[in-house]
Amino acid sequence: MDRFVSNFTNRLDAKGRVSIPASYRSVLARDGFDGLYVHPALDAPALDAGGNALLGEIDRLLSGLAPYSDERDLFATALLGTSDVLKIDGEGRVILTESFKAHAGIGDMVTFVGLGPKFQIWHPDRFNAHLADARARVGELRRRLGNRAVADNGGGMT
Amino acid sequence: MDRFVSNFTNRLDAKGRVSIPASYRSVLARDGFDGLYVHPALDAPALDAGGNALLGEIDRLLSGLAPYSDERDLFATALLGTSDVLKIDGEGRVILTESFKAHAGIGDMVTFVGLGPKFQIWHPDRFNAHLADARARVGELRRRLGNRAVADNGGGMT
DNA sequence: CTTGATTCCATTGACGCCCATGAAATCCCA
DNA sequence: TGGGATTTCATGGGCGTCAATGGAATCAAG
Repeated sequence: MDRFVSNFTNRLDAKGRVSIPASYRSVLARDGFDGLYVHPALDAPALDAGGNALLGEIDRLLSGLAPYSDERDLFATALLGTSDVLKIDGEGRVILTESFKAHAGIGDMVTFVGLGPKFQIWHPDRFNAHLADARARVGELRRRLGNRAVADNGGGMT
Repeated sequence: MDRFVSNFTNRLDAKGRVSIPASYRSVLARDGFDGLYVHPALDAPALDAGGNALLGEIDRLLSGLAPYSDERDLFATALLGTSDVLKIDGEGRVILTESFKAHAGIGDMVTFVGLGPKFQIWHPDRFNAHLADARARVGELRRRLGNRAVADNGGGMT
């Protein structure tokens, strides 16, 4: 598997360390990035994290915007300027900075959520709310699209 | 045969393991995916499962959405974030996660239902209810469409 | 010397992997 | 064609390994 999937909830210890899920670590290892690239999510109280694949997406996004344009500087600021590369210790753990924890409202538990080329880090409760919302909106979109574009049958059998 | 058909009801053992029906396993083997890709069904108390064929549908859907767009993160959250790749042991069994079991209301028996490129996993009773409902609706649809668009499966299973 | 951080080691519980059993389907040969 | 032999499957259990977590030890400074 070469992308982040599934979700995991882990505990921060007294020193603020938290284990990156093993399956994510193996994706990162394949990706080849040393450390963990993290930035605040653009429109959610969460963090986006990943490796080279994520950096590649950011590059593609920025290169599609006109140099010196306002949009480009804004995105660059949000995606690059507030990011950080976290060290991963021998046991596969990272320490989130205070500003990251503040942005995501993180206490002593976090939920990792795989989104393909990147994953997000949430406060568990906030993620549950976000997930319920995402499901509702996806369901609504499916209905509006007449059950076709979105994977899967409308309950019909065979 | 290169698709999932028929239905089977198997028991979970004390460790929560359940055998994937042998005929499904051979489909998965041909598909080439290592493990079993699973996510909660979007509009039913059931699980969608499969291999590359299923994953491909999701990829096609997501690749049509711009990286860092709102919809993409939403769909990725609902589809990838709640999915999991279950390991298949030497005997062809998987262990369902707690959240999967909760979503489908699964206890110690499950029903596998082949739907072509994917299959579903149900609580046996819920599946029977779903089946009765599906039959009724198919019958109604046939009547309304004058027996044409809904090409005649007599509702027969197996 | 004290405080904070980083590396190393220990624990525990879950999971992966291996082998065993019984029942049912298939095969095979008289 | 019938019935025994063989294979396939679903299921059960034991055990080693690994992951998540916690704490100790080492290091870096102020």
